[in-house]
Amino acid sequence: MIALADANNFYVSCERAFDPRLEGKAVAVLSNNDGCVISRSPECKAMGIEMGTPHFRLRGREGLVFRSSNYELYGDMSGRIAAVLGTFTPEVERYSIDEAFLHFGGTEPPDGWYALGCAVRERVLRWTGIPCGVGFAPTRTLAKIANHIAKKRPGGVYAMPADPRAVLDGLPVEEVWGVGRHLAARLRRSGVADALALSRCGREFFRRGRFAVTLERTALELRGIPATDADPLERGNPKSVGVSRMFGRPVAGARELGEAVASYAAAAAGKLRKAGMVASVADVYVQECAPPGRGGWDDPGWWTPFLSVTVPFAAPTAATPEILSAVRPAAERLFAGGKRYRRAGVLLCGLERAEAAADLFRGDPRGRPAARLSAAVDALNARFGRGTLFYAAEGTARDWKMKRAMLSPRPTTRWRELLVAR
DNA sequence: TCTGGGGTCCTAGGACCC
DNA sequence: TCTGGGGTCCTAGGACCC
Repeated sequence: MIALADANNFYVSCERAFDPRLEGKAVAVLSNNDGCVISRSPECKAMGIEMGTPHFRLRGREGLVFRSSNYELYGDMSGRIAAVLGTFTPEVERYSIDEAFLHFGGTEPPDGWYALGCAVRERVLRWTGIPCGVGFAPTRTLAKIANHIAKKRPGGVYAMPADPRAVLDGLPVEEVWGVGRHLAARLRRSGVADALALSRCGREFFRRGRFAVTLERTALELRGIPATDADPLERGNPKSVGVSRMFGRPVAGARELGEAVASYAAAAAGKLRKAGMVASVADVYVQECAPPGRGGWDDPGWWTPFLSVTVPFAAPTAATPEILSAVRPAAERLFAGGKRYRRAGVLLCGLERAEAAADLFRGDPRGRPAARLSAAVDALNARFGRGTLFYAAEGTARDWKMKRAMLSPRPTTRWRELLVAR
């Protein structure tokens, strides 16, 4: 049996956990750069504010409180929730920042699945302050559906019946995990409108309609037959790791662009080390601003292409100095004077486990001087706080950084921002 | 009507997830 | 004025191998 525990409007719930004044208010958390709404409290939803609404369109709206996204806080809270879930089963599969699959054996506990779900919900709420919904089913796809139902129930818990057909009957096909807007439209044209109809489709149907095999797996899962694997990130084997950001304002200088690329490369390298992996190639990319007068969301000509350069490393590495020296010339090559840039990013690819990357001539990549330097910087930053030491190539002014005007404190990860009780 | 069969690797594009 | 970031998987097509 699989349970999906999914936090309710997670980012807003994190903000509320440390600022009770937000309770009962319409709260919206904004995307990076304070661009658009990405998490809404129930009160905010009730005001008819849609996911993705640009912030500037809501400015001055009565009774609405905004927060910039505070990923340091959300990431830490996510880890704490996972730890609580781990008290129920050793097999916790973190699927995203706000949800996790819990794997239980086949034997139903004496009090039943529903009671177990209530216990999970209660403990997560009491120990972290975050409310969540819990749905039980034999497959991930069905557990997703069970979780949606759970969130609509007062108790916040739902266990899928052994025969799920009555539940799937009439459930719009786009609400099934893995069926997006496009697939749903194609399925509907083929006469498949709800989850029950999809569950009844066999291999022949998918072949004939030229659907991908992933959809066939989804159909199996709807029938209660497990056909999905754990997420690769969860397995600790990502295929690529990247960092990209929109700038807080247009960037037109080579120095600034270089600094931004360097700091994203350093951040990506840090992720790589944390995963115990090394990369062999980097993709460095930038995106120009739209021409003056263009660029609205509704303007079909707003989009500008990404320009990228791929740089191979001399040897697989996760050491920031080695990655920086490969990536900086790439940023210089991409830069063209007179252009304005809105975004840059670094994607590290060709990943393998660090221990597997040792070779006869160079030995373990983690033994090289640059790698040992990186490890020392990581250790100091872990002890004294992120950003205590950084590379000069990342720049010191960094006024191209994203806007986060309504950022809350980070009480769980910064001593100086610890909550004060009066 | 019909033109061998079986592979690998790479890239680009599309779709999906949160 | 102002619209996020980070991933995965699948498919098709081309180049190449024997």
